[in-house]
Amino acid sequence: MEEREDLGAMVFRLGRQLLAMERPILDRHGISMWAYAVLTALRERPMRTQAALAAGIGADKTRLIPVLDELQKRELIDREPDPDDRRVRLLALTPAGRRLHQAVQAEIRAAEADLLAAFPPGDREAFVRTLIGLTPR
Amino acid sequence: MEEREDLGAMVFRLGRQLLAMERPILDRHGISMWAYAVLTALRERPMRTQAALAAGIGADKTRLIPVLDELQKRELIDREPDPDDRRVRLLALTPAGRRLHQAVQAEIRAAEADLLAAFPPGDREAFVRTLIGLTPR
DNA sequence: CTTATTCGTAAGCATGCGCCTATCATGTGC
DNA sequence: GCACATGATAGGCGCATGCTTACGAATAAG
Repeated sequence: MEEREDLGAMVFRLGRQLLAMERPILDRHGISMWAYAVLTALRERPMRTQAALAAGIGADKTRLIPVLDELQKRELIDREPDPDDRRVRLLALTPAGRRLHQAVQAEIRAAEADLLAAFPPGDREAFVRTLIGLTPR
Repeated sequence: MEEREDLGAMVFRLGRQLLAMERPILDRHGISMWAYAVLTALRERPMRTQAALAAGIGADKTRLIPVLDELQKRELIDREPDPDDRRVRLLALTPAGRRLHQAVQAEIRAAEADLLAAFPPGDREAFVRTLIGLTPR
């Protein structure tokens, strides 16, 4: 077999690289990583409870609140009490939130494509396919 | 194109999974992640300065010191002043350090192989190959 | 010889995060 | 109605980390 590092070491380093790559994009749009994660989760589908959202993006439930406050203040999300169960806050993207997420994600995807451009298409596809398989939701 | 998450999201989740996978192994050997990173770096080659080592594993120079203290106390590394430049401490694995690293790494590699076992060999190889290419040292 | 630089070490500070508890409002089951 | 569970929120605690400063020892440069 090849002489290589542990997967963990490489994955962590790649994570740091991707973070460094994404941060300027997020900064340019004045949005934090957590906020972007929230927009991403809500784009796939609106969520009934904040706890479910927190679990879905692997964040602490209490730490999410200021993020939601900020997103709501900027009118990127709607957060309204559920008429059927007024304990819960229904969360959904506003049109502006959807637009912002779309713009940020497009830039991130372009940067990702740049990163992967050096590899043969077959390897790229196998890489992404395996990554998807390794990270079930 | 497939509907997929951003690479960053998947890579970070995978990193967390790998961390959770490795922690019991490291705990069983009474060693921290940073200490394991140090042993790994020193196994590849001894290092002349602690600053170089810190940079090599992406750690803060000052934060490395207690880790080295601990490793030295357990006689897993040698840390002796360089006779040619007595400012620097020459770092190298002891035989016990080498043995410990080998044992831990073997367990980690086995766990990694388990993780990847579900994927076709071609995908596995392309995944690792691309990962190596994406994380140059 | 004097000054500047490098290396290792120690200490402090701010940040971000996970975790745990408490509180309040609301719903559900008995 | 009453006890219990659930959701959102706030606050505090502890830990790991990154970043900065300071200092002593040793070396390099002028």
